[in-house]
Amino acid sequence: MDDDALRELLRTRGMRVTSQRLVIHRALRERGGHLSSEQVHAIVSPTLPGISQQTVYSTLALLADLGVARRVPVPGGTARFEARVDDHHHTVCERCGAVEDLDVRVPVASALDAARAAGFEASSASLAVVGLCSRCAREAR
Amino acid sequence: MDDDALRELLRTRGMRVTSQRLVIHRALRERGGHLSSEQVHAIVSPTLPGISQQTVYSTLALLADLGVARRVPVPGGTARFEARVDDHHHTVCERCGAVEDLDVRVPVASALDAARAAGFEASSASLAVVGLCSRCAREAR
DNA sequence: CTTTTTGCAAATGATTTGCATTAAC
DNA sequence: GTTAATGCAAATCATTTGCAAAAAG
Repeated sequence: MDDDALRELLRTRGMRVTSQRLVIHRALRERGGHLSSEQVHAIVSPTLPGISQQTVYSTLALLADLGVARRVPVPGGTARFEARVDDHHHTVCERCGAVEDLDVRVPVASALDAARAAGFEASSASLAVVGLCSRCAREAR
Repeated sequence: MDDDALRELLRTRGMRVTSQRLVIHRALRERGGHLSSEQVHAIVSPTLPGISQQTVYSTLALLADLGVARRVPVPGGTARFEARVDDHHHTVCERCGAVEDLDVRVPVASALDAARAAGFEASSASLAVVGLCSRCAREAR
């Protein structure tokens, strides 16, 4: 998903191509990881002087809606976004809030089946491994 | 985990046995489900007139710390607590926020191993199935 | 030109913090 | 009596909302 693909996608949906949308998505792609709205704002501000925090909020929500970004599915804390939209899971440090990718295959089919059997229209299933990151585990002693 | 067991646990830790702690834990147990701090406050208020919302917050955090309650590990939204501390997972409606238990066995060992291999001190792993609850799925059309 | 998107400002909602009072021990 | 826990009030933080100005098509 590069700039041109996003332009195209926006046009297809009848939405406008704005520099804010392009730059914010590029920031997610290039910076990688799991960024808060505030971090995204800090990253794009040099490129887009005067961009408002609210525009960052709504643009991140829009990109997630379009399926070209994801709200990181981890418990609690402030919202975080990632450019990765493929199947993967996460570790979450319950002390410092750090989130890391976990590239393992977890068989979630039975969980999806059970949810659907209960009338739930499941769109995704993701695992959050909660605990202490190595840094915090060290400091906790 | 009944009242007496909680009394005992609090004493063991050198913490004080207060009616707020007992009543809030009983509310989680008896009411079941996944309660917000505000809901807990509403439920215990008749029994404990004048209890403050802050006491509810800190007591829920304390009960979670003691391991006799859990902050429900689902993405986003306001914090929710449950008395169930056994192994289970959840569905989360991305429209109305409803959370339901999902009693399926999900093999999370490989994910825990991968996390630990990365130096992460994992304490639990839980799956969140995200999508639309049956009610919201119906209304969405 | 028309309509969407942005930026600004104010509002909201959940949660945290500081401190005096109250209740356990 | 001592010390921890509670209740009250104020503060903080992320996020949402309403609306006029700016920009895309």
